[in-house]
Amino acid sequence: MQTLTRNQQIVFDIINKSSEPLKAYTILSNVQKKGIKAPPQVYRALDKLIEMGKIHKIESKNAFVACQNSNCKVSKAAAFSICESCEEVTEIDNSKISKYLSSFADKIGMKYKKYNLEFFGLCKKCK
Amino acid sequence: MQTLTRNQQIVFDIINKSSEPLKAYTILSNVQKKGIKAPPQVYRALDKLIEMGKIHKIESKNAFVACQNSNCKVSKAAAFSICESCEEVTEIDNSKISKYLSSFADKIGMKYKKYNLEFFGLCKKCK
DNA sequence: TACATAATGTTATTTTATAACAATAAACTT
DNA sequence: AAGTTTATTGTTATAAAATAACATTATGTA
Ligand SMILES: [Zn+2]
Ligand SMILES: [Zn+2]
Ligand SMILES: [Zn+2]
Ligand SMILES: [Zn+2]
Repeated sequence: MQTLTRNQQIVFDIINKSSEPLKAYTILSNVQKKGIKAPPQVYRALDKLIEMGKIHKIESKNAFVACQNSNCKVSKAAAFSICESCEEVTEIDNSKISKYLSSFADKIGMKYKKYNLEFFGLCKKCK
Repeated sequence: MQTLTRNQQIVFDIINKSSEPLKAYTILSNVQKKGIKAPPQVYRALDKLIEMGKIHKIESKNAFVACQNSNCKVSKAAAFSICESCEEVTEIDNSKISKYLSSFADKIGMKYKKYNLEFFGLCKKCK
């Protein structure tokens, strides 16, 4: 369990508290009072947090969420459902999907490292 | 089979000829001789082509590829393998994955519309 | 033709991300 | 502890990706 540096902790905290995916510049404007003043400081922290598996990037939204699973300690795989109505993003417990997809990768001859899966549609509430 | 407008055809042709995913501004610089001069013209064509299912966006790369499957005429689902060594991107024939994932979406109570799946690792050649 | 709709052209701006380099801080080595 | 290396931080400037806003032209259709 790697310990976070100052900036990493600040950035992680704000993502972790948020109920929705946060964009890099939203994060920036929310941490300026804490002394983080420029984009590279945010992006560096984000990069490291992703490496550690503490957060994930939602590629289709250029936004970042805290990992909601205990089992993706290293960011090998992530799967999200994204509601197109309320914009809610939920990380899917991905152990089953992971198994299925890594066996699939085998089949097509690929040496699998990680994947990113984004589901779009309507969530329980909105459908 | 929808017919393409002038700009859509120009943009599609260059993506379709390419052996690798193309970025919007790469496309732009390659079609300026054909009279497409500004980013919005490219992005509009890209948007429509995506709607039609003729191309897909590789979200993790901000790049665009022609659809390699005959069966995703409407861009409901797309799955790609991306080699981290040679950067090769291949669209996976996704009928099986589609079936699996849409049943999974059912299970978590989501009204599924589409998904985007990106596999990272090493391709046959590079592994 | 007259009207509506879709596509295009154009300029400017916004949003997202990184390059490059200087300054500190933390971690090792002797 | 002093010296050396490595990681992290700070800062300025810039690059890359995408869109807003509005004017113009083409296309369909009543
Ligand atoms: Zn996770
Ligand atoms: Zn919803
Ligand atoms: Zn396709
Ligand atoms: Zn390869």
